[in-house]
Amino acid sequence: MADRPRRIPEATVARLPVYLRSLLQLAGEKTGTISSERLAEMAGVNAAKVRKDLSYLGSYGTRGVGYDVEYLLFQMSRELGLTQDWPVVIVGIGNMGQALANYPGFTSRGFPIAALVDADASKVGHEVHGKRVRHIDELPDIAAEQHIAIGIIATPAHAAQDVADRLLAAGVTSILNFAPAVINVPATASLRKVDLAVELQILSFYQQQRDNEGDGAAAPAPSADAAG
Amino acid sequence: MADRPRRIPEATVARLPVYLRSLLQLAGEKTGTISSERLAEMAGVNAAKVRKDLSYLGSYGTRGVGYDVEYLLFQMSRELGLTQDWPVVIVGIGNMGQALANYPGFTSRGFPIAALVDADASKVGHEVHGKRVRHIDELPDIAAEQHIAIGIIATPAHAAQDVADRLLAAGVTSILNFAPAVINVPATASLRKVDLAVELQILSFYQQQRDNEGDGAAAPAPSADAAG
DNA sequence: GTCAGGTCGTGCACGTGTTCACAATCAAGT
DNA sequence: ACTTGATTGTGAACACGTGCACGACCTGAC
Ligand SMILES: NC(=O)c1ccc[n+]([C@@H]2O[C@H](COP(=O)([O-])OP(=O)(O)OC[C@H]3O[C@@H](n4cnc5c(N)ncnc54)[C@H](O)[C@@H]3O)[C@@H](O)[C@H]2O)c1
Ligand SMILES: NC(=O)c1ccc[n+]([C@@H]2O[C@H](COP(=O)([O-])OP(=O)(O)OC[C@H]3O[C@@H](n4cnc5c(N)ncnc54)[C@H](O)[C@@H]3O)[C@@H](O)[C@H]2O)c1
Repeated sequence: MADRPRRIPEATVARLPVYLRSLLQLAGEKTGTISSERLAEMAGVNAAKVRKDLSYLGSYGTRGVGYDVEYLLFQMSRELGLTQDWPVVIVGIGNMGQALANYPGFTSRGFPIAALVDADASKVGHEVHGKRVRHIDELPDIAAEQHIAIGIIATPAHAAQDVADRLLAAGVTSILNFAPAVINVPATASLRKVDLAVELQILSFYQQQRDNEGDGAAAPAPSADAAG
Repeated sequence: MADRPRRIPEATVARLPVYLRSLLQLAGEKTGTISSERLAEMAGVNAAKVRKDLSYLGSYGTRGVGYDVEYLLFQMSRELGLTQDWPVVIVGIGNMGQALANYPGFTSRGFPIAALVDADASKVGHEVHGKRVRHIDELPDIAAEQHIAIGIIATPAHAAQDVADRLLAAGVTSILNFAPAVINVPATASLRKVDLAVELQILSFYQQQRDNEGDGAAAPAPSADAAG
């Protein structure tokens, strides 16, 4: 109720979902309270960071005891906007788009796959995971009818910017891009990307460093962070 | 030849593949030289950052002119370890694992899919994209024979840590994890993760902030960075 | 009521990453 | 040779993120 002066750092926002996953697991195990130390271990970060991150949500812990799992779960869900469902549209129903459409994990976490669209006439009309593929030209209607705010781009790279523009024009202001292409969106929209080739290249960089060890100092470990 | 005192920052390493992709495009367009300004635009970053990032590779630019595309391409490929192929093993040939196995983009970028393994006896023996699925118990032999240094985990979350341990035991020291689970690896290995549910939750956080605009100050834009 | 043990919340110092600004340098034209 | 215009490479300031250390506070035992 009382408005604290909160502006959650981006790095913290990126970690909240990881804490959330840990908390869901704890809730399933009927754990009542959890210490920052143990939560840190589950999330793969350090305890001070957990406490600082959680402090941005509010003072929900109890000194000497820890955090109430259920209560923290509720507050975190609320903060992340997970008290409501966020219908998602997948654009580009090829190899990757179909795999995503078939994945039940999105729906179960509050991101139901509301629509599938493609530009290829031979794909339109087909059913994938019980959903009919519709033409991308129908995007404005689909987005409006189903209140879609999030779009996933799974088209070839050369189509990605055009698809992004169409999504934005249809009122979709959160975009997750799978295509290996840089796309531009206005500051009023959010964009995140998943580029597997980039990930592999980062791995190969450090792998090569390790292979060439002995040339001088030891190579540092990258230890997954950026890739969340 | 001359060894400069280089230790490339992690943030820079994560951007090099993006520059590389831009350079490949330019090379295809027969562009001779490129300025940091234009490369920055293509990569979606700021020009000063491009220059600083490239300076870690060496002084490969020419003042008043820019960077020679071919030469920079070569130097960057060498730095990222892309002058050789890096055979990859995919563990968990389900929905996602099959989509990855069918993707030609990995092989074309120097990451040939060398092996597919699964624990499910009913999947072993089947062919996916012309490759026979083998049992995960064979990992040590497979990794050694095919000189595999990179593994992709596409199993359910509960199996991820065990699979990671098996990969490490088989000598695979670079891991890309798709499963929504925190896994631990020794400092002598590299780990990167791709967690789509986390990405969607980050998007929903900022989406909610925008939806609730007017409660106070305007929400900041996340602008894809962490997710690369 | 007091003490002991435990854990949170956070100030502070440190390290990393980003951006600005500008001298250094190059090519080309005259 | 000199000037002009362009662009790099980098020092320095700044912003952001991390981790330590410790006071504040809670619970339970006696
Ligand atoms: N499949 C993978 O494992 C994988 C891995 C890494 C990256 N990617 C990337 O993900 C994207 C999709 O990969 P894929 O394997 O599914 O490709 P795909 O070729 O199998 O599917 C692409 C789909 O996009 C559709 N499409 C093309 N242009 C379109 C447009 N303008 N509007 C709407 N739809 C359009 C096509 O009809 C097709 O159905 C690609 O950019 C690829 O590089 C895929
Ligand atoms: N499919 C998607 O679009 C998607 C999206 C986001 C995240 N993910 C994640 O990626 C992972 C794979 O997803 P999926 O849809 O392919 O799941 P899936 O159930 O279709 O496939 C999992 C495969 O892993 C195999 N497996 C199970 N335990 C194993 C073990 N110990 N060793 C080797 N193989 C084992 C199974 O036999 C199965 O073939 C999951 O963790 C999932 O949460 C998938």
